[in-house]
Amino acid sequence: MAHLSERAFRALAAEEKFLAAMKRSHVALVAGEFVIKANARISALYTLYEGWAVRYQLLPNGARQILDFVLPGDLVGLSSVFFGSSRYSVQALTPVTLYVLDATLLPTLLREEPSVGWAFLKGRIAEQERADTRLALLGRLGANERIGYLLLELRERLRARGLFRGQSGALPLDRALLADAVGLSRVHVLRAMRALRARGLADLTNRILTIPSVRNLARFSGFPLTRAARAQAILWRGGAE
Amino acid sequence: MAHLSERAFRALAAEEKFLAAMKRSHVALVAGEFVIKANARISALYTLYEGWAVRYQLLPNGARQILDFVLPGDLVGLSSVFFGSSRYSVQALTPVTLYVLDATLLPTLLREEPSVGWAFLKGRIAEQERADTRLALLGRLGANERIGYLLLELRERLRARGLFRGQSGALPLDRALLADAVGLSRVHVLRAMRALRARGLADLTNRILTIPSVRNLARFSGFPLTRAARAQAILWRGGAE
DNA sequence: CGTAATCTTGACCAACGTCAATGTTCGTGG
DNA sequence: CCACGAACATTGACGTTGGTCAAGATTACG
Repeated sequence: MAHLSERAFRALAAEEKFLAAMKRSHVALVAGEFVIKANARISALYTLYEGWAVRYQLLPNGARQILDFVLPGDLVGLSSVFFGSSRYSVQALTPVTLYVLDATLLPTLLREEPSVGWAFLKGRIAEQERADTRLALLGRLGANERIGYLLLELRERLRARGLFRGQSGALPLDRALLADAVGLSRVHVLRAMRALRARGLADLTNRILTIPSVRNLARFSGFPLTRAARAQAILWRGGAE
Repeated sequence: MAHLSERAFRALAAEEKFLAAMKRSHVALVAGEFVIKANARISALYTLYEGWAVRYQLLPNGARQILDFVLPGDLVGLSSVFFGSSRYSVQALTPVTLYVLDATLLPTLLREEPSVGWAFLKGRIAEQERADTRLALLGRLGANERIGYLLLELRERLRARGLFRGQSGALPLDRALLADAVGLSRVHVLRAMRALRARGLADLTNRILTIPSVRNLARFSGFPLTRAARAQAILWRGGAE
């Protein structure tokens, strides 16, 4: 069976059609505000236009697990559209701008523009690949590798969006966030980052990430980069501004 | 914004339409055979009709991470359809029967039957919720809780398919599989199961799982059951046999 | 009925977590 | 521009969880 390229649809146009049909307005939030609250009975759909957000869950024991970092171009809230509420919260990490979409139009749009459904599905699959990788990371790799890979993946996702060039770039993340993302304690994140710095693999000081050699860090982390990390963000800056 | 029920489409019929349009043939595999090999340049789409399979990744360091257990009704191989190959392998755990689907028909089907796209998307979202939960489990919960929740989730998924009734049921899983699923060593899985048995929460002996009280185990595991675990499998036994 | 997996247990060890003390950064108001 | 306090970062000492190793018991299978 042949690989189905997206030429099967005129997919290049999918994002614009999507945004043109569904975009309702803008919202701006300051750092710390919620985009989505876990278990709230509202269904809302957004595209992150600018800034950083985190998607996370609070466990009954008080711990927090970061499920993903939300970057410009990412779609937020699909699960609340399908299920009426969301298992996770999404919170702004920096000042953030969002496109507010009208989810009630989704069924109509899918009917009239199958290419949008295709693009959505592909986006979900890519995200699942990243989830698979994170799972393997937490299940089977040590602290240094976890941090190393996380930094690598973030770098790639930022690069794909033109938000990271060369060896260094800004990451608005503190230790607690990194710890809750990779399943370590804050203190141990420190130790891991010290180890990476000592080996010249990665350095994160004053919110500036430096990775001298992607190749070296990738080899060390014991993981090939997922194509999903590299995949172009859909729906980003597809709308007129 | 209101919760969009699937009545927006006549979604009940989606599975039948899907299978009727795409089903090509059957395959039967014995335990241990591959359904999908990681990184093979083939794109294949299946529905598991009968038996158990695992979806997993082998890491460069030799470790294995189980990404998911594949149960009857689950769709396998979508990512190879979109990307031409798969990051993971899928291997039969028991003798298995699969429906072989013709993925090249997917674009057409999505165009002509938008309800199928909707159902697909919803299925992906549900699976992502389960992935989120597993991530939180590995990142933030201890050994006993991980095993406890895994058993609970399997029980629920089996029940939704009519493959588990009452307090006990068969699980064709060995220690190594459980260990690689929850990120523990084989030996420590033992210790966790002993702890669960000692508390009367769960027992897995001779491939028979017994959970006296779902409520107690759920409380202990520190996790509410995901609705996704309970969600009815789509595409199962929707085709004439 | 015998051989090879797999399961189970105990002893020991390494990785990671916790706690507490000290340094550093950053935002705020004077 | 400086002083202050509140987060946040960093370090070391120590505790706990889970990993490793090795041996014996049990089960599966030819």
